[in-house]
Amino acid sequence: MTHDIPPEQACPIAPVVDLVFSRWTTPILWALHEYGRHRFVELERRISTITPKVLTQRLRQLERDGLVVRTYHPEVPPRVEYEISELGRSLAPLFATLAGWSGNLKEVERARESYDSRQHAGGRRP
Amino acid sequence: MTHDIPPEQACPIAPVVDLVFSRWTTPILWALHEYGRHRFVELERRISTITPKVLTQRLRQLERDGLVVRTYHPEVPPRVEYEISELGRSLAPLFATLAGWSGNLKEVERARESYDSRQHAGGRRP
DNA sequence: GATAGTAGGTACCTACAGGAAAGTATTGGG
DNA sequence: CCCAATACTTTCCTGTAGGTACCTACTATC
Repeated sequence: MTHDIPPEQACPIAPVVDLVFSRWTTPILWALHEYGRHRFVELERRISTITPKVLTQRLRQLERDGLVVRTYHPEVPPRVEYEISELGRSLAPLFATLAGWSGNLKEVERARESYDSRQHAGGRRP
Repeated sequence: MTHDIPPEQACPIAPVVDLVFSRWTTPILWALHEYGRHRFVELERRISTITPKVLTQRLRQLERDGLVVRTYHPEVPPRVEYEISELGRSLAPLFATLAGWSGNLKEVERARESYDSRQHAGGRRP
């Protein structure tokens, strides 16, 4: 063996995955990255299926991780703006790679159809 | 507006994220990609915290999606081998980008410390 | 004084993912 | 006759993420 593998996770990219790809973070980061600054309700409307509670949770988490920046304007009614940070912007090539790979989704679809037809055709799985 | 956004998800990379970054899939794909063919128990030992039930579930899903290839050898006791498919291997640049971004994790750590100290210091969040 | 509008917070509840543990089929070996 | 080994499968159980619904503070406007 070249060097020992940490017993828990043989996967060094797991921390980044947890950070960037936990539930709802991708749509939020994408929205902020693609369409710039957003107010709370604007995000809520854009990601129409998210609930305000969860949106708050995710935004706090992303702010804590330094991926988004929150700006509070003490007006009446209050106004809060969220934008992507410099660190968050550094995820752009990653997102681009992901978007590029999307082209392979049709191949995934074909694989699924093939697999399903094989299963239904009475091919017993030993 | 240049073109309409699908109301549900303003995030075109969501499908890929669901496919590649659902729970446990990253360690499995990483192991198969880095260390080649594995038998069931070998994967079980390498990803020591996964249970056989879940490992089976994920492997089935990955096989159906065409990302891994399962080979059954009808011996006694039976032998099964899993390896990454060509399609799975096409994820390599994505994983490389992720691994590259890992360098920014210390900056995330700093952001967290800064955030936490600001919160504890009595800075009330309006 | 009722209402609207913003940016959340809280209490409660449920569904589902995932964990634990035992079972299954097969056959060679002691 | 029982065990070992492999690759799961099945049953049962629990924790927690996330959803629903309602509540807060603040002021301007009607």
